[in-house]
Amino acid sequence: MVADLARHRSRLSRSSTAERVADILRDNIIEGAFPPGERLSEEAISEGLGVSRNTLREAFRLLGHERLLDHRLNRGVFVRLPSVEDVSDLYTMRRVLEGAAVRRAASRQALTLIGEAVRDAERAAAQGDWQGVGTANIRFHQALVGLHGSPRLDEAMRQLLAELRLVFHVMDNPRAFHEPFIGRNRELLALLEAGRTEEAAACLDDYFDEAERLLIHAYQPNG
Amino acid sequence: MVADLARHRSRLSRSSTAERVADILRDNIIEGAFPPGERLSEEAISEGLGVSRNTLREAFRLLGHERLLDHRLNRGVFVRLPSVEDVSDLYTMRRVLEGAAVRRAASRQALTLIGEAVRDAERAAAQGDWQGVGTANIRFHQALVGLHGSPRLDEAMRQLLAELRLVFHVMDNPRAFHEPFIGRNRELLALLEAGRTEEAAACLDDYFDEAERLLIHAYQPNG
DNA sequence: AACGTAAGGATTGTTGAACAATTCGACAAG
DNA sequence: CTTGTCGAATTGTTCAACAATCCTTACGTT
Repeated sequence: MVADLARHRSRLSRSSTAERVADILRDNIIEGAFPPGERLSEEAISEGLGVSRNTLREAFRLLGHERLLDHRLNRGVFVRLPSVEDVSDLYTMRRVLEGAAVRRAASRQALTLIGEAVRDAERAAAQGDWQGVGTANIRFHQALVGLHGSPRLDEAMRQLLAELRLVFHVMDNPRAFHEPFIGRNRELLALLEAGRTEEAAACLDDYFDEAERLLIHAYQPNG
Repeated sequence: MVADLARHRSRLSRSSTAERVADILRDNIIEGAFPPGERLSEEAISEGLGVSRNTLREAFRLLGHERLLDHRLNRGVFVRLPSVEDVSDLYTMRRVLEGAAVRRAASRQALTLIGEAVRDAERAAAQGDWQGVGTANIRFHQALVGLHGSPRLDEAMRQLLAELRLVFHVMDNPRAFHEPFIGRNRELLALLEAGRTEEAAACLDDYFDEAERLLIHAYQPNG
């Protein structure tokens, strides 16, 4: 059928130089290569990537809208350094997006994705790979929001988690923060699979309360 | 005290030409001056506004990220024309953002904002000003999400509603769509003031079911 | 009539250079 | 120690040019 072709349309779209530049910068920011607070020089980066300043500036605009960069007029762009209020607001939003997600009926396919994230996190933890635990944990929560089946909510969650990674990069002890939540993810998965949505929602609320408390306590954006 | 000055910091921030251009274009799109589907010529608009193509392109990027413009490589930017699937997804997101909002304890101040929106809508309806009813209705729902007290959720809702206005501009009969919901807003406000959050949530769910059904039924993006 | 091809004009994508506007640090003066 | 001033460095914006791509039209083939 012709209709099936629509599924491949995404592969068809190429991308402009500005978009590819934005992708590169986004990766670097998320990976922590550009630490929060650092200023990104137009001249240095445009020369380093071999693109013109104009093209680079288009890329900067894109990332500014994702809250990964902070654009200050006549002073340049800086890797965003979230404030404590930002952290608190991020968790407010997580409660809304993820809380509503677990209350939905979960499809078999969506649960599979969530289960894979749980297993990846456990495997990474067994090997002491705390970076890996972090990314698996993020995939877990992204998959939770995926229960909505909504492109816009997925995108909003993606941005939210990218911003949250900035917060983690400011902290020095990722293990202490990720480790306690592996077991809870497993527990949450079991509740979802059993269809006990209200208990899952309660479990998630506890998760957020504890995570936000820990995070805000340990977070010192300027020191 | 010197600390009080921090409150005025927002007034201090100027804006670049690109941002002001984006503001102008956003207003025009939301007001319907640029109808959905229309192509925006770089040459014509840059000349019309007296800015360079590069600056205009920075503005285009900003609006593309807000889903108001559709940027197609080597073909130009078009005012976004939401599909039926988009409409459905917008309502999925509204259910999440607004549904969670009404379940929160509402402050006196937030309820005042909501009440004003209800009264404005009723006043506009009495005068047959259906455009005014539409904007008041939008303010009503923006104020609902305001119950969260979350800058990010406010911003997400702002974008969502801007996109929804695109949908309304495609339809030809705004009265038929806005009129039935004035009374329901008043009812919802009463439930919130009485602190009956679960009933308010149920009322809102009905609202969304009916609105989405009506909208999708009447929405024909290509003709 | 349907399809492939070619040519052309028009529009966007990207670059590089130039200049204005602004910031920031250093240093001198009070 | 505070304040004023200067200048280097950086960003904001424009402009002109060229490359890349798309769209239309026309033409020829089957």
